[in-house]
Amino acid sequence: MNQSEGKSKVYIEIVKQLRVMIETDGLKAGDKIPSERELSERLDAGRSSVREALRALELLGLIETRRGEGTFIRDFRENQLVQLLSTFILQDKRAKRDVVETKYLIEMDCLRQAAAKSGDDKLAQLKQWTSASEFSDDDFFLKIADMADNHLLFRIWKILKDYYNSLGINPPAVNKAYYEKLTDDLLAGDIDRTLLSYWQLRDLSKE
Amino acid sequence: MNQSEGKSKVYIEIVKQLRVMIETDGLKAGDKIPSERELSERLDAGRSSVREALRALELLGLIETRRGEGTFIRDFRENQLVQLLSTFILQDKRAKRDVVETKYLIEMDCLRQAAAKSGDDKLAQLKQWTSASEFSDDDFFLKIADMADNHLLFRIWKILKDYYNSLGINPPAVNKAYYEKLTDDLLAGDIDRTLLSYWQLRDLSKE
DNA sequence: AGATACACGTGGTCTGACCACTTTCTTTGA
DNA sequence: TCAAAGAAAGTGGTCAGACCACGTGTATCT
Repeated sequence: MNQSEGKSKVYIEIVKQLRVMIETDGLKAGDKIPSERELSERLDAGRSSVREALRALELLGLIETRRGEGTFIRDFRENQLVQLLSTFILQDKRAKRDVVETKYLIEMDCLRQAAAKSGDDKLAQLKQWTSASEFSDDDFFLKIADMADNHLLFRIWKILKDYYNSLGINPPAVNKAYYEKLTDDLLAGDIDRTLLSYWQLRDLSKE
Repeated sequence: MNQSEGKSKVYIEIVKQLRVMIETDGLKAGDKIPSERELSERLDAGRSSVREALRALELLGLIETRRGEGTFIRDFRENQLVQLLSTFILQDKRAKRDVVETKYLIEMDCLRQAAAKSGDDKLAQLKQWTSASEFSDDDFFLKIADMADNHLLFRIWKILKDYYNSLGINPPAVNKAYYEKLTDDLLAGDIDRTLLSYWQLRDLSKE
């Protein structure tokens, strides 16, 4: 494979062809792609060029290569985009001011989604867990974010949570009553009351 | 450089050290980093390993290498990465669903924030612009996101917009009446009606 | 049947060769 | 002396090859 005609570097072409292969062969998370040596033959490129392409995709979190085993597709939803973007966005000084507000907005979105999508059995489990367990605020909203059934929203929340925690804001002591009331409102299917309970929870948590 | 003690692959270590170098040396867009051969010496690694790290960073859009010249820092632009990733993500229906849903949730958050924070003069300007201009859906919500006065939320929306746009969903023809109604509801300070209008706008947009 | 050893396949890293291009330096000619 | 041309050096681009570390599968031994 040479480059005299086209402008693209070999590794870029390989990335493109891997993408097509994934699509054509219907490869899903956990599936194995051909070995480096086989790809080298198939794509008429040097093994080093194949590796360059694979390393690039690996850094993006789209694949995972394990010595002795091979190279596997990862769940594309776990890609590193959100992580990478947060690196740049959160370096922006202005962003820090907005972290708290945005975290709260996302949490409320998660509550709305959880209310809309979760069955009563899931909410009953949450209620039981809330009563029976010692938990942190983060533990609680991790469950809510999970119940929102939107992986992207879940990851955004996680990034915001981690960053919020890195700001050194003291974690509030958990007053269980607020979380239990919130859960009750969720169970009752009353989203407005749920959001009101959230505000009350946060007003308290802030002091 | 060998790997017998640590778990990280060499290229990952090189990526990390490049990151430190960029930061320590205060390198900015356009600045040149040391040659592959020099990095190879400095970091005590093979040139191939250096190249693997560089290719990975290049695919992320963080650097640009030009034959005969060298490797240069680039301004990070999210849309390049989003576009690349979306070609993979497109293959995952759940990921597509998450993107669409999250964009809508963020837009509603922007509406809520715009309603809470914007003065009547700003909203009046929006009303006037909506009447007087030809605009796209993205144009409209760019303004809304701006009026939310939360830079982080704004950036999140922009990235989601790029993501959404690379899904290949046909941009709907703008039916101005819906945007004008939405603006009226904002002006009236009725957030529930505003959100209802948003839902109506999106329901139509989906056909 | 279970444990062990061996062979093979896969990835991991490095070296080296050579090419294409760019930049810098040196030589030549006006 | 200055400008242009050519050569040398530097940079990235690609490939081949060597050899090691690990994982998996098969064969053999207890």
